[in-house]
Amino acid sequence: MQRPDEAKRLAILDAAEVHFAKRPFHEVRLDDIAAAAKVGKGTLYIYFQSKDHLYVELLQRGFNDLVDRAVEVAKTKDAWAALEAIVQHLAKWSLKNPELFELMRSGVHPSGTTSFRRRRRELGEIIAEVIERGVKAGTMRDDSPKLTGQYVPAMIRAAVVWGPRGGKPGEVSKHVMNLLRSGMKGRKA
Amino acid sequence: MQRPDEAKRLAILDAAEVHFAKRPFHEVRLDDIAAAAKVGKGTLYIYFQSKDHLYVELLQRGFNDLVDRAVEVAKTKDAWAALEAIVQHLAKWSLKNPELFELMRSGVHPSGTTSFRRRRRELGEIIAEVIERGVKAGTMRDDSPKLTGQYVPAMIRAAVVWGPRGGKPGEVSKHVMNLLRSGMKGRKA
Amino acid sequence: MQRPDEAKRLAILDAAEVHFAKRPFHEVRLDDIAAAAKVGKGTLYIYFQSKDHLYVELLQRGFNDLVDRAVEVAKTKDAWAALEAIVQHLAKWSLKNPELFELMRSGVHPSGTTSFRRRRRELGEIIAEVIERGVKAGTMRDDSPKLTGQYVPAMIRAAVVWGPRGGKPGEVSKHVMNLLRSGMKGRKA
Amino acid sequence: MQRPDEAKRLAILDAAEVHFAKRPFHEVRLDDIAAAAKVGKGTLYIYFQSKDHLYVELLQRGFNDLVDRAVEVAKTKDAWAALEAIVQHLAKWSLKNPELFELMRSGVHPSGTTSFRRRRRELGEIIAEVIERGVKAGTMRDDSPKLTGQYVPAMIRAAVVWGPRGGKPGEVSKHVMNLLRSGMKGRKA
DNA sequence: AATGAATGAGTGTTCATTCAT
DNA sequence: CATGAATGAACACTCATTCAT
Repeated sequence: MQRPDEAKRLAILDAAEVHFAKRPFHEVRLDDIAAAAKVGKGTLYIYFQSKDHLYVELLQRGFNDLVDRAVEVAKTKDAWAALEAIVQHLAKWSLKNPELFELMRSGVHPSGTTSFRRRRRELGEIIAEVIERGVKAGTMRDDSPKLTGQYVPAMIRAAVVWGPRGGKPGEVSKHVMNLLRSGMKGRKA
Repeated sequence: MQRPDEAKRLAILDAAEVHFAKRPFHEVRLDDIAAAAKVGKGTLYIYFQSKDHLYVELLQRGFNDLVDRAVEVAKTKDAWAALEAIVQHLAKWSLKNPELFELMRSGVHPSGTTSFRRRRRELGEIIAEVIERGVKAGTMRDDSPKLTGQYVPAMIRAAVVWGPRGGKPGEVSKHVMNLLRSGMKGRKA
Repeated sequence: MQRPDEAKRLAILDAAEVHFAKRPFHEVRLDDIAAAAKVGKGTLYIYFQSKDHLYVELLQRGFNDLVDRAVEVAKTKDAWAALEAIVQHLAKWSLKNPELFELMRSGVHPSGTTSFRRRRRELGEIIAEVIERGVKAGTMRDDSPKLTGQYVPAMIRAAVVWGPRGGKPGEVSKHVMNLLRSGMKGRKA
Repeated sequence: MQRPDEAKRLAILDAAEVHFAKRPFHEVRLDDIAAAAKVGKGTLYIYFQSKDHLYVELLQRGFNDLVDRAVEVAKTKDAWAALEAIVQHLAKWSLKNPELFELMRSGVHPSGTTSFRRRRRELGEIIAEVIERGVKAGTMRDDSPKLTGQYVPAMIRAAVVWGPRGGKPGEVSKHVMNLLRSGMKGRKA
């Protein structure tokens, strides 16, 4: 008698991640995922209720990693240090998981992705709180931290998705931080 | 490109826009679009080669408007003025067309969306050129204008998609411009 | 532009009848029905919501014929004449439609066969009323006409399903009527 | 036929009976039967070759009881007494095992139910022989005992399946016997 | 013997696309 | 040009059967 196998579950998720990142949802066939995971098609249904559920869990798995760590990092005392840590974390993570990051487009997803949207919003709020902390401490200035909180992941994402291939996390985060710190105003402006 | 009945063509595109913005590509049925456009299903194939083509034209229609106008606006002499004009244009447009903006997620699209991706990248490049102009003139400071160029649409998008409901274009663009101008560094920092 | 075609609907029902009578529900493939009806598989779904619905309509089509005619025939004034007419009608009909009659087993059907069960019961009740009429007139004697009403179709059915091949409606109905009239008591009994 | 654990075999058959009586063959899942019998799904295959075999054995189990006893009872000397005994036995048995009786619809069964059909026919023949005996003795009159033999189980079945809930075996058998004895001819007829 | 996780052939159903009218 | 009935390839999902433990 075998037990439902957590490793097999992960194998399926990994296989699914590769396929869902390569093609849009409806072009991904469960046959392919099963083949890639080296399990029977029926096995998918032991571990996941449906194609939609598999997809959603995929998003969640990745995002939970990302957000949980962001929460940790946000605890850093100094607001600027905390913000930089978050940005670095985001940059590093997103360059390491470009496929998953690709999935994290906000777009319209199979129904039931609400929890993913919630966590995405949460990520922005974590950053917003850091900024609010900075504002209170007088080290930051921002009359709409909530919006700024949402910009940061979007900027990182833009850099990864649209920026030059082979960007390095260090460069991206440095650049973002520069912008956030002092903007682009030149001497003559 | 002149078609038998340009008005019917537009009716189809409008109907398609509503549906594609509401649900992911594969959950949108041509039956629904045809019904919404009050044409027969076969008629869709008179005006569009396939579901994919219809989708792509939809993206292009919206994006062409957006980008063409951005190109115009970018001609403004002063770089900061040009940037502000672009930001204002983006904010206004995106709040007016949230559905279409929703479609402009980068995500994985039906094959053949390359031209949309090209135009999205182009938008960033237009902004990058403005910034480069500002840097040359000494009114701006940025060691990676290409990245910044990609941030701007992403920031606007984040504000629209994740920000508070009922945001006003004026507020969004003002906030973005503030950030781009001076960052968030406070007095004590 | 073609109109939904009643003839095609009938062709499908006819094809389905042949297959459902030959094999149990779950061994009948819609592919086979479609092929037999010389239509595409998708066409089945234009005329019927599902395999179950197709099956149920099949039952109903046959049974409605049968019961409606029985109602007519039951109107005959004299109770014995009415009963004989019904028995003859049942015998004739069931020998002519053995396949459909086979379907009319009470057994457990795909959900939604209630209306068929209702009509089957109705058939018994029609006969019961005839008998009650005869009892009132004094030409019949029966202390439980409701039960007898149910026996009659069952007897015919038993004759068709279990009786010798090639039975003739005349023989079957005559035999049933004899039994109903005078039973089997012999001279010496 | 001795099996490793006869009690477990019976538990499976009992569980199967409940399910097969409730829903049509193809809607019954072996998972459900296994769960109801409190055995593992694999265990079913230790005791039965396949779903079909399980189903067939179920029919046979019940029918063997029924027919074997009918054979016994048919030995009663006097034909009318024998017939009455059989009818009583059938009525009693069928009211006690309505679920199994439900299964005994003739309908189209999974292939391999021939042996059940044989026994069903046999039951009719036993009755036919009794009648033939009565005819020879002059106590009965019937020009087609074979048919009548098939009617009897059908009548009982109709009474059970279509008759009023909570019928009593005594009433049903009495009524059937009355009909068989003297028919329904009234004084005035 | 007993189990239940794993399998994959099989099938109902969908829906983009075609085409007769 | 317009239509919507017809099509059938494609695919998610099921479930009887197997087999490692």
